[in-house]
Amino acid sequence: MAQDKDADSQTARRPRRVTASDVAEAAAVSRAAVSRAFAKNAYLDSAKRDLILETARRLGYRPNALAASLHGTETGLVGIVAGDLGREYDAAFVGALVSGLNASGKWPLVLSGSDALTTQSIRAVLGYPLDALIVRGGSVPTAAFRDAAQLHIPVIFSGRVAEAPLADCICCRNEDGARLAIEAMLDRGRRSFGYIGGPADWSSEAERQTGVQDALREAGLALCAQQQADYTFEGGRSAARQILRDDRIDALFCANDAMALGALSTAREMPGHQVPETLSIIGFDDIPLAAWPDFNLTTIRNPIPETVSQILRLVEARLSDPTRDGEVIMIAPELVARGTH
Amino acid sequence: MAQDKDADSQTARRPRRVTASDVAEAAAVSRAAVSRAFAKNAYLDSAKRDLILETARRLGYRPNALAASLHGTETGLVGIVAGDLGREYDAAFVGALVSGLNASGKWPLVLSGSDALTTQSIRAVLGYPLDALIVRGGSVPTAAFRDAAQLHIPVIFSGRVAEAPLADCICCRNEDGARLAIEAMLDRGRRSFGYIGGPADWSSEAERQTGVQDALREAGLALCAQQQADYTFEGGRSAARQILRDDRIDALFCANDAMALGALSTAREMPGHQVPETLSIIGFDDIPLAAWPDFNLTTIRNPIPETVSQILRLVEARLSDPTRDGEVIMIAPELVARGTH
DNA sequence: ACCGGATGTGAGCACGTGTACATATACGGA
DNA sequence: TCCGTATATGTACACGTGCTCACATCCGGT
Repeated sequence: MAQDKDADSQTARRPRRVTASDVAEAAAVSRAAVSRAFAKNAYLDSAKRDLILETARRLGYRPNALAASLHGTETGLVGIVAGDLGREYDAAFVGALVSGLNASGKWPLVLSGSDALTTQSIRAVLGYPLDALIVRGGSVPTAAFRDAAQLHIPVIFSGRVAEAPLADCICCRNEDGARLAIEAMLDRGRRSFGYIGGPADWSSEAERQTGVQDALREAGLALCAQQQADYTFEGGRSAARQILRDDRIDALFCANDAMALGALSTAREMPGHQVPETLSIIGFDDIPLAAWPDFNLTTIRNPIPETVSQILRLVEARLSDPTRDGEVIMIAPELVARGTH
Repeated sequence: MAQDKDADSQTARRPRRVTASDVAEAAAVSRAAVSRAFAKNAYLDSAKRDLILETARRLGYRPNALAASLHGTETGLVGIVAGDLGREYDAAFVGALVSGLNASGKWPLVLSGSDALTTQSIRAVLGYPLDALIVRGGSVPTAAFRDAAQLHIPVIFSGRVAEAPLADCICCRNEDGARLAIEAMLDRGRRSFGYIGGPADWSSEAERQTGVQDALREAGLALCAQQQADYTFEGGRSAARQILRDDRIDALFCANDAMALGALSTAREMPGHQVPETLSIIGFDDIPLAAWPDFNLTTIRNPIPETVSQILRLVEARLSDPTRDGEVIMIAPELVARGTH
């Protein structure tokens, strides 16, 4: 009866996980033998190993990966700062990245939400000894990742070039991509260009805008209209409503596909414009939606499979040699010519 | 020179993370004092605490969350079996869930990819002492989660009712939802119904189909045509191409929005059908895309915010009382009347 | 002067695991 | 018989942290 007090007063604690000691006791072997039964290259009588594995199965024992990683070995945990999974490109990107990590035995701790929440989450999650921290694009200030360096957690930026010597970076050549889009429109004889950009605090925004302006300047032109939106469909829709009020506009480049689809949606409602007869619209990223026949959007591909496999390579490289300098990998964008230009 | 061998032969090990002992030594205090400096309710001279916190900041020390959780306290790690983030509904759902977990200080280990990969990943990730495992819908066999019970890791199924007494389940009333759709179409005077379902191994599929057939039977009708697709836009497109070959079809219900959008896309290409004049199309889920003016899809809302907040509640409840019986929570779907019915 | 409580402090254990170390046995060859 | 090597096994330590326990100090009130 004395024990009842302990059992009840604690509002019913969660039952303890079965440990190697429990298995050792149940199988009447030493705890070290249990450990060896699960190790690859350890001397252990095969009959004893079978007994231990069977006992472990019966009790439901699994070596605790956390305790095992205390010795300084890799934890298998990787952080991903995922941006906003409500955005189509981010969702597709993170999906591919998560699958890739899973396939190579890494377990991603995903952070998502507002920048403020994410910044706070990053601080908290750095309390775990992560093998790496992968940052997807975005607007979270680079300063938020400074702590990671002190903790010897390698940081891999994707869609942003920052702190080059300290961290690895992998990024699409945004300038080239924007230039491809402008040139494709110039080839169609377009002369009056509009541009819908993303939020100014996004690292890619400045580069895409530079690409636009350089390409136009070289053609002896300049932007006729420009709007800043929020990378969403709805944002693209209202921005385009402003720009397309001017019927002379015959080319509209958008800094991502979601906004381009919004612009396309708006253009279809405006009798003064016909896509692609009198108006070209080109987006950026090549999200799956862009290929839907209802949109058939011409866009600049920001290739996910290639980027993800480079990230996986960088994670491995960093883990096998932590002293190497940060690498900067630039990915070449590519024009995907469809029906809107 | 003797030390050089160690340093070089190991192909440059990753530098050790700064520990409480390191801080203690640097600040000339005991290790216990460092621990106390980071604890809430501990007696510690405030000047000494300041010194320790400052030293910790300088050295880049953060308490190791893994080591701290060894004592059997909660780890803060939660598994999410995410399905396929390429699917719009899953992406939106997981995004909301991840944000919610982050906001309450939980860190989701996300698993995604093919069913085979996910099944394998689940086994591996159960090596970590997770606080909970959240399973989003899908086709991963329930058997894959049996180990979790043995490990005392609570499982929360969303979009599937399974092992009711052992695990918590939260699911939309799929039958009711399908019924709402059929009734809305009947109200429009539709009489010839087609149905595009999802893969048979999805738990929700049978329920939605049952709802369809019951509602039709009560109206003295039966399905005129039926196709099984894969929950994707493209799958919906080709399935609709089969069904709509018959011009008499005047109502098409699809088991999710992606397929409904595909069907809508097909219908627009077929001169024999006009949506909504001669053909109603209704989807299921209410993904953000459905509200885009280009589609304006009538659908059945499978509410994400409500579902996610219930999941968060269940996680907390389970953690504070691990002995409670599994709960089954049914969410009421709702007709979102837009322009396609 | 004395005492009880509040505050401050360090030693040391426990958490669960992998493995270095020491020791023991078996075996084959000289 | 002896020795070197491969196999087998238990003891004990290390990993980094939180917390208990025992002890020291201080302060206000009787």
